[in-house]
Amino acid sequence: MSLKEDSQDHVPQRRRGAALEAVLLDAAWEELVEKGYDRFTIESVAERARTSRAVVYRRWPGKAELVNAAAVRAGTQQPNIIPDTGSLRTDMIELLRQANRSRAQLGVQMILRLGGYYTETGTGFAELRSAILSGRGSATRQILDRAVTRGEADPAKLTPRVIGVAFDLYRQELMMTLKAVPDEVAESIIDEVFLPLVSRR
Amino acid sequence: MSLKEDSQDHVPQRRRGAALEAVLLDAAWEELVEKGYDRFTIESVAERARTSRAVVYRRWPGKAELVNAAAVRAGTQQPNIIPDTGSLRTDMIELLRQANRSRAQLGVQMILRLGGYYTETGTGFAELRSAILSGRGSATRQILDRAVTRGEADPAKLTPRVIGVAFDLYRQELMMTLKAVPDEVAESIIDEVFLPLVSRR
DNA sequence: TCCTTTAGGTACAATGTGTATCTTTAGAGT
DNA sequence: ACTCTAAAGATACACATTGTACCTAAAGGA
Repeated sequence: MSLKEDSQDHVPQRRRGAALEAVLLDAAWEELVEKGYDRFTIESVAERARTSRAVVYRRWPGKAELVNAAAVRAGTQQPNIIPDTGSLRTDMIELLRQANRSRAQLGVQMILRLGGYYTETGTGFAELRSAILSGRGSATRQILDRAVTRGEADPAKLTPRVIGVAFDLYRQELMMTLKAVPDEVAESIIDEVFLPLVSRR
Repeated sequence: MSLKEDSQDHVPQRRRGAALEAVLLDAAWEELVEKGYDRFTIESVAERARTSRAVVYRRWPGKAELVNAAAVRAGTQQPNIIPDTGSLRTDMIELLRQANRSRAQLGVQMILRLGGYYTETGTGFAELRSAILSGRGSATRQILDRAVTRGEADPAKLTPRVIGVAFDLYRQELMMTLKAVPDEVAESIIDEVFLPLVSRR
């Protein structure tokens, strides 16, 4: 065992393929969170990942695509646990709280810092939203299904618009304030809008 | 009257003060609309206004402030006419349509293209929203007041959250799709969410 | 008519972009 | 163990944009 590894058990000094790509995307996401889309540069991403810009350009054509890839990766990391408290009200409030904790930051990043990106490419948020928040709609669905079984919710009232209204308003609040949505606001969304629209009677 | 103006009634060749500032802000807004915040450059603004960058930098410290100034100017230009059709439903739908026509583009610009700006400065959208959409909330209020008089709306149900719900959802739709909100969507917001929440009975 | 302000022009260093080229290494196949 | 190829990492380049500085020339009030 020499300090200079001249034997055959040499540790790779150079990252490759998927491992390198993951490092790049993580670096990109961190840069995005720290600097925002505007001050986000390919150069600083490469530097953070301790490599050169060429490596980045080999994978993504430019800033926009790299940011998108990083956002998608960051957004599809953590799973989602659907609350089941036995009450529609507390389930929904808990779901919003959860979104607040786990994805508020992400949502803010996505929505705010990517404005430039979407105007460049002409893509809508909806696309990315569905990628990131997939399972969110179905979470509300599952909660509502149980509420219907318990007789709390009226299945006839559950149109797509009504089902989505809680998260639409939550998202709107998030985008407008750029801060985690306070519990009182979440409760007002559920109590004043969501529950009146879905409740039986 | 010679072609070369050598007499004392000489037309100013050089714009100054407020006039020049207006030209600069208009040029900035046009650039913003055409290119988006990312490809928006001080250089192209100066060029469009047929002046030099120095003139721009003399007034605004940088891109963010110029964009903000241009957006505020563009946003505070046109007034708003409150529909009065005799029906709460058609009033509200007409109000959304109006917003669609007159400010959809503006809203999209504001909200999307300024993402970079707000993350830079830490300001929230709410501030700018209230500047631009001031009178919008009161428009809904006025429409609702008349609806209460007609017995269409229940005054007891009119919490701030409920009053704002139509425009919150409208704005959400606008931000998600980056397109003018289709009539069907506006109608679904009014019919499936707004009216059920405010209607008497 | 003078005088102060400021528009407009130009030059600058600094920074980021995207491309190209080169050397070096990882790791699969023989 | 040896070879070969794909890819990493390191420059170097031309180009665009930024923000500053400095100069001149016009505007318009005193």
